[in-house]
Amino acid sequence: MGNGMKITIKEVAKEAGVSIATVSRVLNGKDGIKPSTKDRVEKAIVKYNFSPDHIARSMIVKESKTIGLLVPQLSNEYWATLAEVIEEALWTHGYTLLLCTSSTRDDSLQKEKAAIHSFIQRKVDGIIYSTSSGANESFLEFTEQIKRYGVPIVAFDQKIQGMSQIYGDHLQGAMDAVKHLIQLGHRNIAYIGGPLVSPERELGYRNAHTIHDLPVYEQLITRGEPTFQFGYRAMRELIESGRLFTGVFCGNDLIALGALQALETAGRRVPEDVAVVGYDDIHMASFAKPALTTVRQPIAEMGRTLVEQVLLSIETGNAPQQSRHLVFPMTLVVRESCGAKTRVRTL
Amino acid sequence: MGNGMKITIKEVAKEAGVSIATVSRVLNGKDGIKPSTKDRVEKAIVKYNFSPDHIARSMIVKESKTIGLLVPQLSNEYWATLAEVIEEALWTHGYTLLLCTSSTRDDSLQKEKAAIHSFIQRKVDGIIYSTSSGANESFLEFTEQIKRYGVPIVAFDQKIQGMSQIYGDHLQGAMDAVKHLIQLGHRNIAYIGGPLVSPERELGYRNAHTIHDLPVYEQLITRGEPTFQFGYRAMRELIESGRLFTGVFCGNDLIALGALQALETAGRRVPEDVAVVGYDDIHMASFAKPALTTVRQPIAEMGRTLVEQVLLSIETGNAPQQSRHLVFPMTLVVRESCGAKTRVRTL
DNA sequence: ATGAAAGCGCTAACAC
DNA sequence: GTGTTAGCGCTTTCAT
Repeated sequence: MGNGMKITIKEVAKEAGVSIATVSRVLNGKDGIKPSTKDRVEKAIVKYNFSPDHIARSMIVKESKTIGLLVPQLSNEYWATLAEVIEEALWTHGYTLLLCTSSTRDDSLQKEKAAIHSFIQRKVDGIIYSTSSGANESFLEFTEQIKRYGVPIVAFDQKIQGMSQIYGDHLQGAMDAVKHLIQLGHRNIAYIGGPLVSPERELGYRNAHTIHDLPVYEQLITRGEPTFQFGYRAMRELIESGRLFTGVFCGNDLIALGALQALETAGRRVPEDVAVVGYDDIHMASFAKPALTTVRQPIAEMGRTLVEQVLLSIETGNAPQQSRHLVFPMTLVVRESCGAKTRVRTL
Repeated sequence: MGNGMKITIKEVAKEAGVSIATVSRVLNGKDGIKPSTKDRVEKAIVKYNFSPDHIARSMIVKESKTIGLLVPQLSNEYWATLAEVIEEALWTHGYTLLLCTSSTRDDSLQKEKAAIHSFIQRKVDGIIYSTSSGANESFLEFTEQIKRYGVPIVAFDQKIQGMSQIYGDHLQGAMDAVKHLIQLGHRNIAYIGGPLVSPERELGYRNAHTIHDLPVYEQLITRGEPTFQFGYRAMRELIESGRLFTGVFCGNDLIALGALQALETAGRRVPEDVAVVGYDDIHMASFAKPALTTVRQPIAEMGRTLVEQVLLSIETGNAPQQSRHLVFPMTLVVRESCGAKTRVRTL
C-alpha cells in the first residue's frame, strides 16, 4: 500500500551501499560489475519492489518504446482485430501501445489531430495511422504538420505523400466482387458504401461495369456511414424507391449485414431475389443467414506488416527515402448470399 | 523532414527573446504575463511547430494524464466495445490510453504481469484491470504486488480484495437466463461455459435449478474457452454423446453462436429441438438466425463507471478507504433462439 | 569496478 | 512581469 516514501534509484543505491550509477548499471545489464555488488543491488531492488522510471530513462536514451495507434473505432470487429494484432506484434518487440479512436466523435478530424498531438507529446517512437477522414484541404494541411514532427509514421489504407503506406488493393477487391455478381448474370447491381469507406471500392464497382460494357445506374448508389444501421436504412430506401436491382455490393460487412436484415424484413429472399456481397470478412459474415459472400482482407498480415514497417522506420531514423508502399491483395470469399453456390447446385 | 535541430522550450524562448520560465508560463496558461510578451511567445511556438515534452513535464507535476487498460482481447466484440467506451470517456477527461491485451498469448498471467509492469514504468496515473486468469495462488501473489505499487487501480469483473471493483451481477444474469428456460418447460438444460468466463455464470445455472427443485446433470456441463470454436466443438460433442437435452445456456454469445452452428450442422432445429441462450448481447447476437436470446451487459455504463472510478481514485490519492464495489444488473433479452416467442404465438 | 557530476526538457519557488 | 535556479529520476561520460 505505498508506505509513503516514493522509492527511486537513490533509495536502492543507499540500501545496497553503492552509488546510483552502479544501480543503473545493473538495471541495464552492463557488465564489469563485481558479482557481489550486483547481488546486493538486486537484493535491494526486490526488497523495495523497485521498478525504474521508464519515463525518466527515456528522456536520456531518447526512446520511449511506445507506439501510438490511431484507428477509427474498436466496435467494428475489423478494426478491433487489427488493433489486437498490432498490439501483440508490438509487444513481442518490446513496445507498448498508446491507443486512440477517432470516429467516436462528431468531429473526427479534430480528434485525429489531437490524438497525434498527444502521441507526439508523449514522445512515442512511432505512429501507425489510419483514419476515416476524407482528403479535404484541412486534412492535407494536417498531414503536412504531422510530417514536420519528424516522427516515424506509417499510414494504413491512406494515400499520403511522403510517408510509408500500407494498404489493401480495394480497387481489385471491389472489382472481383462486382465482376462475380455480373458473371452470375446480374445487370442491376446496387452499391451501398460511402465516403468513409475507401473510395476505391466505389471505383472498383464502376470499373467492373465498364469492363463488362455495362451501364452504371447512379440511382443505385448510396453513400453514408460504415455501419449496420446505415446499411439497413439504405437498403430499405432502395426497396421503397421501387428501383429494379437484383444484386448489391456493400462497402463493408456491417453495411451488408444491415442490408440483409432490411431485405428480410421486406420479404425479399437472399440470394434468390437479390444477391448481396460485403467487404472485410469479419467473423459475423460467416454466421449470417445466409452466410455472407464477401471480400476478405488479410488483417493479420497487414497488421504485422504495419508494425514491421514502423519498427523499420525507427531503426533507419525515419529516412524519407525509406518510405515504402506495400499493397495487399484481397480475396473473394464465396458463400451463400451471392447465390453462386445455389446455382451450381441446381445446374 | 525534421530539420536536424530538435526544438525545445529553449529554442522557443530564444526566438521570443524571453526566458524559458516565461515560455512555460504561457504554455500552462498562467496569468500575469504582458499580452505583448505572450504574443511573441505564441508566435515563436507556431513558427517552430513546438509541442512541449509531456514526459519531461510529467516528471515534475507528477501526473502523466495516461491510464493503462488491460483487457483479455479485442477480437471479442464485447471487450472491443468496452475498450472503445473507456477510451472515449477517458479522452473527454484529458487522458490518453495505454492498452494491452492478455489473452492473445499462451501464458496470459505472465503477460498480465508484464503489462501492469509496463504501465507502472510508464507512470500511468491509474489502471483499469480486467483479466481472464483464474484465481490461483500465483494470481493472488500478483495482485498483492500490484497493490504495493500504490497506483490507483480498479478491477473489472474481478473479485480482488482491497481495490475498487466494478462488476456485473452475473449470478443474477445467469439465473434469469436459466430460470427463463425452466419456465419454458425445459428440464434438461446443458451449460457450456468455462473457467475463463466468470464462475458466477455456472453458479447461477446451478442455483436456478436448485430454486426450482430440479437436478443438475453434471454430464451436461462443459467448460472451455470463451470462443466460437469452443462452442461449436462442445455442442458437437454433446450431440454425439447422445445425452438428452432440450436447452442450453452458454457462458457468452460467441460460445452460443458456435453452438447454434453445430446444432444446425447436426440438423437440430432451434428453438424447436433445442432452445439456446447466450450471454453479453454483442451485436452478432441479434443478427443470428434464429436471433439469439441472451443476457445483456450494460457495457457503456460499466465502461463509463470504470473511468469515473479510476479518476476518483486518482483525485482522492487512492485512499484505500475510498475503494468501492459497484455492481451492475444484467437484463435478459428474449429473442427467437429460446422459443419463448414462438410458444406465445402458437398458444 | 565504481563514484561524481553533468545533463535530458520541463516546472516551481524565489528573486528582482 | 519576468529571469534565475534548483530539481524530477535517470544514464552516461569522465575520473579514480
